[in-house]
Amino acid sequence: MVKRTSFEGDSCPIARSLDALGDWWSLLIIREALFGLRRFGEFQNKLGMAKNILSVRLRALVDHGILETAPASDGSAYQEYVLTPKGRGTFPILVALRQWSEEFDDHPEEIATILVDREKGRPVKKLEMRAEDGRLLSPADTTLKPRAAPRRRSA
Amino acid sequence: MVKRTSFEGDSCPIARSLDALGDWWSLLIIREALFGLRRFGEFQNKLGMAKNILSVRLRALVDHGILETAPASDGSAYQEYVLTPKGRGTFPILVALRQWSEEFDDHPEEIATILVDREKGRPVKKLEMRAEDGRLLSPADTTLKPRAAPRRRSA
DNA sequence: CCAATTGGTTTTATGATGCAACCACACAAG
DNA sequence: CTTGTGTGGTTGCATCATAAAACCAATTGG
Repeated sequence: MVKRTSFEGDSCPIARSLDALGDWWSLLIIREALFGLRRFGEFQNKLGMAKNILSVRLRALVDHGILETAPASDGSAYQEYVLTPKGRGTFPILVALRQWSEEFDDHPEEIATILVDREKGRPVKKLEMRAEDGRLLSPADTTLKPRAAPRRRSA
Repeated sequence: MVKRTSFEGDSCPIARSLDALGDWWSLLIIREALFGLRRFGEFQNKLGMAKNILSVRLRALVDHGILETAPASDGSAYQEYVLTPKGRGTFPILVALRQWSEEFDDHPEEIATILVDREKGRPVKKLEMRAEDGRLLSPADTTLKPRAAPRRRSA
C-alpha cells in the first residue's frame, strides 16, 4: 500500500488539518463556497476543474464535515453543497494564505483582488496573534506545550 | 499536458499561495524548519518521508524563495536549509491550520500539543482579523475589491 | 414527448508519490 | 592512503491520484 500517507492519525494538529484540506482543490472549493457558490455546476464552471475530481473532492469534504448536502433551495430537485460551521471556520486559513501572497508574492501586480473592510473599503490588517491578556505575540513569543491531562494514553 | 494544474498564473492570491505550499509535505517541512531543523537528515528523520520526495520538495521550496541553502554552520562541509523571511512569513498560516484543528477536529484528544504564550504558558487566542482602525472583523464584515491601479493590463 | 441542461460516472493517459536500492562524497580510524 | 561508515542525495520501478474526454441518467424546458 503506497497510498498518499494519510495524516489522519498524526498527533500534529497541522498535519490533521492538512489531511482534510491539504490538497490542491479543497481550499479553493471552500473559497468559492464562502462566496456563495452551492451547485456542482457553479463550482465546476468557476474553478474550471475536471468534473470527476470535483465529484471526489466534494464527497471528501462532505465526509470531513466541511460541506453538507442540502436537498434543494431554489425549487429544483437538484442537490446543493453548503458549508457547515466547521467549513466556515476555515476562513482564517484562507485569509492567512491570501495575506502571505499579498506580502511575499514575487509578482504582486498579478493579484487581482484585495480583502477589504466592507465598511471603510480599506484593506484589513494582517492577522494578529495575541495572548489571552491581549498582548500581541510574535512567533518567538510562543512555544508548544503537551496537551494537558490526556485522560488515557500512557505517555 | 495533464500536469497538476499549476496555479502560478492565477490571479487569486489564495491559489498562488497554494501553488507554492499547497502540497502534502511543504507546510510540514516549513513547520519543522520553524522549529529549528536545518539538515536533510533531520527532516527525513522527523517527518519519516521518502528521501527522494524530500529532495524534490526542498528544491521546490528553495526555488520559491521559502528556504535557502546555507553553506555550513556546524563546521561540516554539508549543506543546510534555512527559512527566508518569506518562509518565516508562513507562520500565521500554520497557526490558522493548527487552530482550525484544535477547534473542529473530530478527535481533539489525539492532538498532542497546544500553542501557548511562552511568557504565561496559556493558550494563544484565536487569530483575529481587524480593520485598519482596530475594529474586530468577521468574515461578513469583509469584501473583495479589485486591486487598485493595475499599471497595465487592459481590464 | 423531444431536446437540452445538470450532475455526475467511466475510461484512459499521464504525472506524482513511495519504497528500496544504489551511489558519491565527506570524514574518521588504522 | 586505504578502508569503513554516515550523510545526502539520485535512480528504478510499482502504485496511486489527477486530468481530459466520452458517456449516461435524471431533470428541466418547451
